[in-house]
Amino acid sequence: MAERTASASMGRGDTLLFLTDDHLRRGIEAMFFAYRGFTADPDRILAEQGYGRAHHRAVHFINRSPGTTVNNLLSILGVTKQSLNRVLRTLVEDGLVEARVGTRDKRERHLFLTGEGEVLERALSEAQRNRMRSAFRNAGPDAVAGFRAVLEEMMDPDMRRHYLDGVDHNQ
Amino acid sequence: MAERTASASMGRGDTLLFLTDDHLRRGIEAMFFAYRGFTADPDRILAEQGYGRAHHRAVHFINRSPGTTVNNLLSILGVTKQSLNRVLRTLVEDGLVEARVGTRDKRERHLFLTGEGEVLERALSEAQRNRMRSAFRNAGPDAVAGFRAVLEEMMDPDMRRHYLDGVDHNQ
DNA sequence: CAGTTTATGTCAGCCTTGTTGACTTTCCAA
DNA sequence: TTGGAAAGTCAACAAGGCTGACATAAACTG
Repeated sequence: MAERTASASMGRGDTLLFLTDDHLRRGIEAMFFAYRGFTADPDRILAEQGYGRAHHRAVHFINRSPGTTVNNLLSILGVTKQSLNRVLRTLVEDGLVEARVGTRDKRERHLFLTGEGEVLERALSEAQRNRMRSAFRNAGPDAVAGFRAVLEEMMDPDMRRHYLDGVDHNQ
Repeated sequence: MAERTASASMGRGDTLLFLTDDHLRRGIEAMFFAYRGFTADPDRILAEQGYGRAHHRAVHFINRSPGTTVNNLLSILGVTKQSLNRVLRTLVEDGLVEARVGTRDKRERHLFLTGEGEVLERALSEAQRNRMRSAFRNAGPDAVAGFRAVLEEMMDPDMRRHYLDGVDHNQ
């Protein structure tokens, strides 16, 4: 109520109008509904093959950083090694992921997608990119910049570091 | 590579630079990492009380639309009635939610938060709003508009309808 | 009024994916 | 050479999805 009055009066609090509880609730629901859409297409592909979201996440980050170690993947995904191990075991058994013993440190396993793994990764990421591309195109470049700015601010500092690690510094 | 060349050359394809696969992958990871942050604070509160995210979702939408029916909640949450029922049953047993038999249609149950339910809702939504507020404030109003535009475009049409239903038309 | 549809609840069983705890093997590094 | 880190494994458990079958009451329909 107070916020709406401020809105009508166009007082100096006006610049903070986007911080009212109502706007925040809208943002919360936007996250909830959008995340459902975000995962819907990959979920369908995964279900066909008897996999779940946990497999998708592993495959995604192994593809992004080929040769990453189990420990690194653990810190990115934020699950226990037992949880991740169960997923990795099925992926290795099914021939989608290869776990090579480290040369420098033989305790470490370096993870790579096999050809078959890359096929699944492409199917999953293409489905997800198609939706993201359509959303980006319809919203426009300025909206996309805002989208990324807000999401980045919403991350926990540790996760934000992992996110920024993924930046392509090669340009 | 081709995109980066285009970027440097500032050619006419420049306006679509935000649609490259690399930008889309960044958007995908932003969603993943941000959603983790988005749920982290409520998850801690819920764990303390022996509840999970499913309870949070039910409590949130009952609070948003007091008197909503089970069927309506089902279509918003997109789960089976068995899943939702398990959650609602515990919430009713614990005295956080009241299910009143409908007056017009006695088959329906209209759901309301009790005083105790409102206490939990406020704790959860305050934690989530605090993070959202901080993210919004740091990113600024234009970024917030873009954030919402992209998320809205990412929703499935059905979910988008539910999202828009939540708009406050009372201003 | 009889029959059908709708809204809800419930039981049983299954799966994925998260958890904790305990234990072993390997092997690097001080 | 010994301590500790990295990785893997086994067991047990819980939340929260799912399907299928069935029950009940109420509303609707012909």
